[in-house]
Amino acid sequence: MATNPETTHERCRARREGDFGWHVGTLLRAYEAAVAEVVADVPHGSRGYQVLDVVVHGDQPTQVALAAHLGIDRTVMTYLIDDLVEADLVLREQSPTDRRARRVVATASGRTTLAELERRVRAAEDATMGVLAPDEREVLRGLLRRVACGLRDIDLTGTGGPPVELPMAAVRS
Amino acid sequence: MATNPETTHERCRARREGDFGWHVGTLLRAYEAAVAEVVADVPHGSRGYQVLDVVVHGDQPTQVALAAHLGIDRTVMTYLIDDLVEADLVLREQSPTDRRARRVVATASGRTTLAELERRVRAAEDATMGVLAPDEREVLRGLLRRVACGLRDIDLTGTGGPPVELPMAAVRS
DNA sequence: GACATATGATCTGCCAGACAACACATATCG
DNA sequence: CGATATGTGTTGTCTGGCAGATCATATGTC
Repeated sequence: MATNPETTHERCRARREGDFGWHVGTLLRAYEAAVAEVVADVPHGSRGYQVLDVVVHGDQPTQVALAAHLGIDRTVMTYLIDDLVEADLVLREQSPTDRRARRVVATASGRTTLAELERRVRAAEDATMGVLAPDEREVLRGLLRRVACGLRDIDLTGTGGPPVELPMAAVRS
Repeated sequence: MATNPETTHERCRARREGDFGWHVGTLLRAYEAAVAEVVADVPHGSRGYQVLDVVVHGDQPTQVALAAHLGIDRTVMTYLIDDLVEADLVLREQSPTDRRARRVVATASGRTTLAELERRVRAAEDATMGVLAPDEREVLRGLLRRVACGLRDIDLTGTGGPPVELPMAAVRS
């Protein structure tokens, strides 16, 4: 039951270079939709999955760091972790070095759950990039990784911190 | 594919292939932030800008088509266009072929405004991709364009779900 | 033509999430 | 010690997504 390629009559013939924002947005929307299907059982869907992923693989020391890293509001992070704790995926521990901070660590259940989800998410990613050849997907992954990492090195704004000016002053007129 | 430490910034040391979602999300967040600064005067910010862009350059016949194309809810599109009309950027016309539909067309002011904004948005895009060499940016633009266009023509939502017209999910993240 | 169904636009109501402001505990620095 | 900054949680507000209803019109079927 393949969709008729002509149903979306706008097609891509008119797609211009100027649609960069639309391209990124469309990719993210499709990615979110595909991943949401896979991680439907995780509290807060893809958000919860991403938090769990960073908790297991990342090294974000605090909840704020976690929130800033993922672009989530820190007040939302509270409820998000609450629900992950309730689902027995993560635990809140006292940070040994800073009694203000909670260290969020994954439970055994969280780790096994994540491992399974990662497999499926990876498959969903490849499906999302289905039009590209495998080696092209790797190129895209690599470029996105470099851009994202570069952005994090320069711009450490999170939602919540004092607004850090992006190096865009030259952009304005 | 081990994490390639060729980008020797410390903060990226832990970046893995599995962070594809984080990479795309980070890119979109940075892009949105940069563009928002540039298009701050347009009603509804980057949303309004994108609508104006499609109205001028695209060929979306109706408001629903516009909304589906941009991943915006159709009920929001009503208010969005209301404000664009009030700002004298676009007009609502009766569609000559379908008296239910409104054709959204750009005013002269909308066209000149968009032309100026496009320049700045393009600059903001390049700033966002600042870590990449110019030719790499073109590669990234091309790959994103192909993925996005491919997703629009054949929507495959990962786990073999039924083909959907355009399942837009929450993007904000 | 009569009828049923589908589509485009709008409005209403509900809810999740972003955001700011505040409170509290604790860390850090002078 | 005092001032300031940071981590977390709580509250309230506001925007936007989303479902559902409504109305006008188009399309397909008999």
